[in-house]
This record gives sequence, structure tokens and C-alpha cells, in this order.
Amino acid sequence: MLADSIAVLDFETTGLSPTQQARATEIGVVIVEGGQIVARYQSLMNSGAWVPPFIEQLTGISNAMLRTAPPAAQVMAEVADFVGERPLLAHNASFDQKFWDAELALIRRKRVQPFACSLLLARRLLPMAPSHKLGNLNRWAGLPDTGKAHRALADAEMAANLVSFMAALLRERHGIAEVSHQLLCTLQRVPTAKLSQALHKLREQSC
DNA sequence: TGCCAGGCCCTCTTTAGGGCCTT
Repeated sequence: MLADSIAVLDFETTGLSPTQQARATEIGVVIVEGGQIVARYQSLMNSGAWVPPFIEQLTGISNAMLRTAPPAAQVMAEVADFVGERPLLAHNASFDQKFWDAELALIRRKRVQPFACSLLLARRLLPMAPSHKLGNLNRWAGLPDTGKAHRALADAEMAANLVSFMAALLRERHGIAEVSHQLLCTLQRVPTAKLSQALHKLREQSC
């Protein structure tokens, strides 16, 4: 289990990047403490952006659903307070970090904590998995079905279960006694060719 | 109403190209 309390988040959006005018349509966040999900937040968010048909088909989130959703600014203020200063984690964090930072900037707030990435960690710790897509990794690892894929809370719960799975692997297979968010951030930047050395060093440091 | 990013990582590499991953 992870040594600290972390927030695992997932955005559904209208596209791939806020630099291309894409906006968030839904956010899901789970708080993980002691290897357990102890709190959840999920909300659709209405930014006024148009959802393309491809995205509507992928996520099931329609323009009609967003018309009655709370304003994006209200949701972002609520979810930023919900997360607080907990360190963050997402699957392919570079994607969610861009939207988190961009949506916060629109309400004149700034991220105060680092992001860890379960995709970078899975590529290092689970190189034998045939695919590192979030849903495929969860099925491959035999983790619980969390609901409809490509909805924010279900995907956040999948990422949370995946990071707990990898934390257990670090403890049981690699002998690292205390797996913290900071350790995950260190590990995700280790070049894959130097992974064995890095794991050995981390094991020595944790004893 | 609609075009299409960017970081990581491997290899047939490093003065590059292409697949993977996120919506």
C-alpha cells in the first residue's frame, strides 16, 4: 500500500489538448489512503464547449448532458478543495495534468502538488503486459471491474487500483518497505535500462 | 461546426522515425 494519502484523477474532455481549445467535460477523483479508496468525487462540467460525435460515442457524454451540468468553474473550485494539497496521480498524467492546470488557470488557481503517472510506472514495473492501456492493464492484472470505461470516476478507480497493485509489487517482489508518492515520482523517471539498479538502490534506502 | 498534441520509448538510433497512450 502507499504510505501517504494521494488523489487519483481522470478527466473526460472534448479533445486531446487544451492548446487545441479542448475543454474538460467530466472529472472523477478518488482519495487513496492505506491502499483503500476512502473518498470519491465525480461531476460533469459545462464549459460551453461542443462535444464532437466521436467523443460522445467514446465516453457516452453528450452535449445534452452537459447543458444541464454545473458550470466548469464551480466544479473545478469544488474539486480543487476536495483534493487539497494531496499529491496527484493519473494514467498518462501528462494528459490530465495539462487539463488540470488549464482548467485551474481559468479560475485563477494553481496546482501546488506533483503528478505521478501510472502509465510510466506500468511500462517499467509491468513490461510483460501486452498493452499498457488502463482498461487492458486492469483486466490483465485481474483487478476489479469499476464500471463503464471512459467515464471519469470508473477510470480514476481503475488507476487507483492499478497503483495499489504496483505498490504491492514493489513491496513484495522488490523488497521496498515504504512506497510513497515521492518514490513513485522518482521511479517513473528512471531510464528503463537502469531500472534494476534503481530498484536495488531504493530497496537499500528503504531498509 | 471541426481539426487534430505531445511526451515517452524502442530501434532498422542519436543530424530520425514511428508506435503507444490519453480524449
